[in-house]
Order: sequence, then structure tokens, then C-alpha cells
Amino acid sequence: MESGPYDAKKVEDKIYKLWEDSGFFNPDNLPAPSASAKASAGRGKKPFTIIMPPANANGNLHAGHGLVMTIEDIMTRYKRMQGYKALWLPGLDHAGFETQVVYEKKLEKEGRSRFKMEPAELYQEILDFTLENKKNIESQIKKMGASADWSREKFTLDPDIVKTVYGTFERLFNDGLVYRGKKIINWCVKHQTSLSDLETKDTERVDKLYYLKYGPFVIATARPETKFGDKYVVMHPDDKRYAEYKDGQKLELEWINGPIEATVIKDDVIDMEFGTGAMTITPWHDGVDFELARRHDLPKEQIIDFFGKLLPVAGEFAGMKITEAREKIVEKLQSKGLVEKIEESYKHVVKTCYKCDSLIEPQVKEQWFLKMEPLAKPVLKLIESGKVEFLPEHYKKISLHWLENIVDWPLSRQIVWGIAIPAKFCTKCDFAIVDVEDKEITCPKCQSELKKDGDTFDTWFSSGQWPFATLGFPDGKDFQTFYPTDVMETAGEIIFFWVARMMMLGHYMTGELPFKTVYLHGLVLDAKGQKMSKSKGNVISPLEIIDTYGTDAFRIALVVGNTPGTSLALDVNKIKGYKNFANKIWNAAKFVMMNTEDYKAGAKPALSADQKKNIKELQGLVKDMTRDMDEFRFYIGAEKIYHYFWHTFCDKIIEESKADLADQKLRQGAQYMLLEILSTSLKLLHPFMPFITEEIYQSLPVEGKQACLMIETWPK
RNA sequence: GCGCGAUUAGCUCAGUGGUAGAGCAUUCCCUUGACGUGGGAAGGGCCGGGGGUUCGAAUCCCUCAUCGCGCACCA
Repeated sequence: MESGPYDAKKVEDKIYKLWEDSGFFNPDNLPAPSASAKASAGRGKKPFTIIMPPANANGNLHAGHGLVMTIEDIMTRYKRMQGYKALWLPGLDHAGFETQVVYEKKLEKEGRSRFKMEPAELYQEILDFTLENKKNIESQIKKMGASADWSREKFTLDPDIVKTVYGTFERLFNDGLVYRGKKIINWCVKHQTSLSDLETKDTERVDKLYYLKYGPFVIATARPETKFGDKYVVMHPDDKRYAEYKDGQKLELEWINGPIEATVIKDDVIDMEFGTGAMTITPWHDGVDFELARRHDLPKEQIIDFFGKLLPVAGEFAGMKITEAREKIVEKLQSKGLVEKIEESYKHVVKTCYKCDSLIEPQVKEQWFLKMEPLAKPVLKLIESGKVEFLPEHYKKISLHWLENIVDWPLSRQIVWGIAIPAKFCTKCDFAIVDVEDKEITCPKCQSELKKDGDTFDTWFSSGQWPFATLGFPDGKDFQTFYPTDVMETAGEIIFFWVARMMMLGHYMTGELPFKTVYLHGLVLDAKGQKMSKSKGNVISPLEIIDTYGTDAFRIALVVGNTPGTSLALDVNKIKGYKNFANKIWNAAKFVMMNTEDYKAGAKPALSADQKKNIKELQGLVKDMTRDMDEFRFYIGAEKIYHYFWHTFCDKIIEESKADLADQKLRQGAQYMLLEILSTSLKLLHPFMPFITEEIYQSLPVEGKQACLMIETWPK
């Protein structure tokens, strides 16, 4: 060991290489567990599997990734040391929409636009960008010390993954679960694609509420620019104010661009308390209206195009952006005497795109949808019967609630960056077929020409199949060995996006839930508990932290006191504290080595009562910590070994051993005890701080050492 | 509107029925041979309020308050 303080930079890359060269990241290369370990644990070579959440290959590793890599590496290293055939399968995600958004920003900066590019050209550019970032992220994951099996690495666009995704789509289609529907979807005008409900967020806004005269009625609306096509006026059947008007009654009235014929509809979705209790409907641009029109079999007409501009139905306003049109339309209505009043500050909530904050324009569009209820039902039962464990537990209720109220999932995205939907439509009769082999040319119904679907899948459709797709479903050897996996560890934020869908798609395809335990971590926030963001300038970059404090310090700082599901306020002072701890470990090891140069490994020397007591105390810690690790309480296990190592081993045991070492009768016992405690502590610390513990282990003068600490047996 | 969390030392958080804990921060002392990235000591909390169950409550139940989040509605 070198003198001076611990220098992570000199150690980490070297040690990572040692591990990679050892081949032990690959569970197939792990040595059979020693007879004693096997007997005591009774586990033999049972597999333990974690599938890494595929990291988005569109930027650098952030602190959240750091946490994922740390927690999953801790689990993997712990199980590996316990003799399990531990597989941690790494992966990267093309991250469809997310990556396209990142790339579009880049294009914007360069003064370019995706809309001026050929799709194939855009795809190629994003592919190059993604592959470049993929390499980058991979090396950054390695920097975190991830003991993942890189020989099994998967990318969401790998041909075998795409094949699996297509197979799933085809099966869903054949089972009648995937259907093509002309339904209302969330349309992002900026990104020119539809989005699922999960990809939108609610934003509170203060707008004007206009009270407009609509024949004998007054209707309240915040969006007068959508009202051109409104030919139906709806009220509650029990509303006494409108008792004289009958369902289906027709009325002639003056509207924005002239006289129209309107029809009265009675429906009990109407809230009599709101506005005047009467409203007109715009089925093409409003979910509730769409549903109402469907129930009453009313026609739907598009008013706003996909770029947010008014269509010819708006007459003189056609071609105008809705934002400019609104005031002008109101002016016209006022001049016609059709405005009763304007409420100035109407507080309401609007849907916005979760990426660009622009207003979502509901549109009716032909899309592929996935029927969710039949997929959710069996999973609901399995969750209820406790077939999957949630950490923290309350995510169970949250998942059940979501699954019970699930809505169909729009799968189509109008972006190039993604897995193409393997479907075709008839150019004449619009009949849709799934054509995975890409060989159908004519419509099976009318023999007309078929056209390829130009859309791509929602990226979560492919990542939702990740656990079984990565393992080579249906007949790969790994699938037989490692599926279902043990733990799914990911961010609580994506419980619906990802975890719930993996359970549904996994169960549908394989008949089994894809994992037994769901461990959900919270957000990594800055020291003040604020969300990290570039604009706030409070982003903690893992790479800079690693450079300054070392990976081990970063890792344990991420874990101590971080209970599952709870956000973590990450303070550099905390990391600094653990850097000091790394140094403490280094120096304690140095002390032990300096004082055991003449130690003769072999027969166990006689120990004094104090020496025995110290070893016994350590065994108590081992027992405690093993239970903490088994129950996923890494936050407390890490703290225990930290506290023990520093304040018991260093402050008390080492100090007291100095006298023993000077006494020839006690020296051998002291040496034995120090080495025993040090080597056991290194094992206990290894999952949290793999680099420094491995580095010390490599020069430890003990018998029966393994090639590396990584495959040592977890103490008993 | 419904639901889910949180509320414990200055800060960040552990602790689910048995005499309040950790880390950081603070104060004082120590130029001791592994380490000053260190050592020793100290101060600091009616565990959000109220009520209940219990021999005993930070912990279980009810209720209120504040903060955060999710879902639904939103003409």
C-alpha cells in the first residue's frame, strides 16, 4: 500500500479493469461457492437477477442515474458474495420522444428544423447522436463501479429486441387487444405528435371566461375560437331553467359567421352549477365533448389543424393561430351583440406537454391503441395477493388505484425516432393489418394498394417488455435461467410509465410477473431540497463529484439515510464526509498491515478475553447487517458499518490494540484479531464502497484469498 | 372532490409499543507515531396541535393544521 492519503484516482480505473478482466460480472464465470458457504446458506448457485433500467442514451449521467447504479450494484454485489449466480443486465434506451426532443433542441440551436428534413435523414442523424451518447453513458456507468455483465448488454433498437416487440404487437393484435381507433388524443403542436395522458401535465392558468349568447341560451367558454362548429347545445335533463327545451329540439340562431341550426341535447354529465348550466360542444377538440358526441352519435368536425391554426370552417378567421384569433373572434361577437359578459380572472387547469410546456390541443386522430383493462385485471389480482413486493409499501396502493382506473394506451407517435410500427393500411378502404414480415402488398379486403404506417411506437411500449425481451424470450437460455427476475429497482416517478406496464406486458407474454420485488427510489435533490435543473444552476454532476471525492464516497453518500421512495437532499458536504471516511479506511488498513508484516498465517493464535470480545461484537454486526441487507435496508446497513468501522474499530479496538501489539505474549492474538476485523469489515463495506475495499483486499496478508474481494463470501 | 405521503436536535434524515438516535453543523480541549481528511469531550428535541387505546405511545386509533405528490373534474 502506498503512503499518504487515499487517492481514488489512482485506484478506481485500475480496479474496474481488474474486475472486468476477471470475467466475474458474467454469472456464468462465477466460481462454485465454497462448500461452507453453500452449506450455510443452502443456496448453491441459484440465480439472482436485476435488469438495469435502460438509461436514456441522449446525454450525460446525472445524479439520479448515480443512485440507480449504486443501489443496484449494492444488491448485485451483496448477492454475488452470498454465492448467488448474480446477473445485473445493463441496457440503454433509444428513448424515442425524449431523445427526439433533445435532438430537436440541438437542431434549433443550429438554426435547423426537423420539419425541413427528410425522415430518413433525421433518423440517421439521431441514430449517430444516440450511438455516440451510448458509448459515453456506458463509460460513465462503469465509472460508478457498476458490476454489470456487459457481455449481455442490450439496446432497445437491437434487432432481437425489435423482433420481440413486433411479436408482442402481433400477438396483442391477434388477441384483439391492439386496435386502430379514431379517438381523441393529446396533440402537442410544437412536437407534432400525439402523447399519452402520462406525457402531459396539468398547469394552472388564469384566463377569461366568456359568456356568449347562443340563441335563447347563454353559454360560458374559455375557448371561443373552437366554437365555430358548435351545433349542439347541452344541458342537464333535470335543469328546471331549461325545462321548456326538449331533447332533440332544433333552433335557428345567429352565430359567429351567420345563422345556424342548433340542436338541444340533454345529458346528465352537465354540471348545473357551472356557468349557466348550458354548454355547446366541440367533439373534435375536447375529451368530454368527444365522449358526449359518441354517446349521442353526433357528427364531429375539425376546427383547428395540427399546427394550431383555424380551418376554413372559421370563415374569415381561417389560417389564423388560435391565440391571435381569440380576441378578434370575441370582437366580432361583441359587434354582433352576442357577448353577455366576460369574467376576467377565471382560474382553471390546462393540459400541457410535459417536455415543452406548450398547450396540448386535443385532436381526433386515427391511432393504434392498446386495450388495457384485460391486461390490468390479472396483474391487479397478483398484486392484491402479494405476489410482488413493493418498497416502499404504499406504492402498492398507488399501483392498484391506477390499474383499477386504467384507460387505453395510445401507442402511435408521429416521430421518426423510434421503432416503426409494423402495420399497413389500405389506401382505399383504410383497412389496417399488422405486417411484421413486411411482405403484404395488397389489401386483403379490397385488393387495393397498401401503405405503410409511418408512425413509431411510444418508447414505453418497447421498454415495457424489457425484462423478458433482454433475456431472449421465448426460448433463450437466459430466459429459462433468469426469468422472472428478482428486483426491479427504478425511480418512483415512473411507476405508471414503466413499472405497471412491465407487469402487464410481462404477465401477458410470459404468464408470470417479470419481477418479485419493486424497489422505488426517490429523486436526488440539491442540498436545499430543490429539484436539480440546468436553469437553476444547482446540478450536481456525478462525474465532477467522482473526480473530486472518488466514486466510493459518492456511492455511500447516496445510500446512507436514503430510504426507498423518499427524495434525497444531496449535499457535497455529505460526500466530503465520506471521502474522509475512505481515507479513514485507508489509514486503518495501513496501520493493520504495518503491524502484521511479521504475522504468520496458519494456526489461530490464543486470544485474550478482550480480543475475543471484539470479534464477538463484530459477529453481532454481521448478523444485524445481513438482516438489513436482506430486507433492502441499505440506508441503515451502510450507516452501521460506517459507524462500527470508524468509532468502534478505529477509535477503540485499534487504539487498545497498540498495547497488545507491544506485548509479545498478546501480539499474535492482536494481529489475528485486527486482520479478522479488517477483512470482515472490508467485505461488509464492499457493496457500498467497492473500489477502496478491493484495493486493500488485494494486499491483505490473509490465507485462502479469492482472486478478488468481489467474489469473496459474505461473512456469516 | 378522492387518494397517498410527510411533519423527530440548527440542517438532512433514521427510528412502528418499553428510559429519544445518526451524520453534518456548533462549543471546548488535544502539534499522542495509521489517519489533523485526525482524537477526546460538551451543548442541543414537551418526536406538528388536540383527543383516545394501553401499565406504558415518536410508534396504534380518531381529529385538526401545515407542506408535498398523485388521480379525477375543469363548458
